[in-house]
Amino acid sequence: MTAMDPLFKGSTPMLILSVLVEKPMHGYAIAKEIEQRSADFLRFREGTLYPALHEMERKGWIAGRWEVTDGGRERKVYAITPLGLRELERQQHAWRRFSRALEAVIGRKSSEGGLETCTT
Amino acid sequence: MTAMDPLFKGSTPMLILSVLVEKPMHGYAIAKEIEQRSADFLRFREGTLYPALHEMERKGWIAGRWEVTDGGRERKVYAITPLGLRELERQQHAWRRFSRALEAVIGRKSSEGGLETCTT
DNA sequence: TCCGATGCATCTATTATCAATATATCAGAC
DNA sequence: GTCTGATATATTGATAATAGATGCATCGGA
Repeated sequence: MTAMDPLFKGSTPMLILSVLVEKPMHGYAIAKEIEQRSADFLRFREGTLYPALHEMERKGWIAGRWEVTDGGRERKVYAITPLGLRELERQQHAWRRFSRALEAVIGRKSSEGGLETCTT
Repeated sequence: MTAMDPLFKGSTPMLILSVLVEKPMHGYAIAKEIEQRSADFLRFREGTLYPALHEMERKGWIAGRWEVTDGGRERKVYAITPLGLRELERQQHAWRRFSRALEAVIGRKSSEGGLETCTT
């Protein structure tokens, strides 16, 4: 995650699940995919990514399996589970709800004050 | 903050600044205002609110002043500072940027997969 | 051989809440 | 006067989620 703000905390699992729902991927590729989709805005550190993957596996949201690439390299590919799919939906819904609520607070000031947001 | 998700962490200062930009308020009223605006979705615990206010005061984003109400009751009223105003703008901008990036990741799955989000 | 890319892992420090708790005082009901 | 609820503030320890720092391994190309 971009070292910008505490605002961004907590979204790691949802992001990971979001890319895994399309197809199974190994850790490094997950990070790359998210990075690419967000135009390099969202980035993981290893210290965040791998513990998160392990935790999600422990929770049963994803399942990991070691594979060997053509080049003979090993990597662990993760796939989303039905439980993970449900969790993703829950988090998406929560996110949308939260986002709306937040906008209701910060957005209302915008519509009333006007000055600051004109410069935003 | 509603005890829902780690997704919601980190937005406390921005929310507080958002209400203070309209007019000075004491702690309890700030919490009430945010709660009301978000239709009871966003709520603070005292353990979060007051340390956050103190920290923001220490950072110079807000300034507090003890007042006495008509009923003779004391309370500490906080007002946003110019520095706080700038910080609010920064955080709003960061939030909007982050929000867009997040949607780019989770939203893209939605538009492609279709099934899950149809039920969202 | 060396370097960069790919790929994974782990640990500590930091940060931001959550939970739990406590104190104080006003206002209204009994 | 007493009790209860609302108002108002404060603090502390536990917990969770990163950020930073580091390390290991291996393939591919120069």
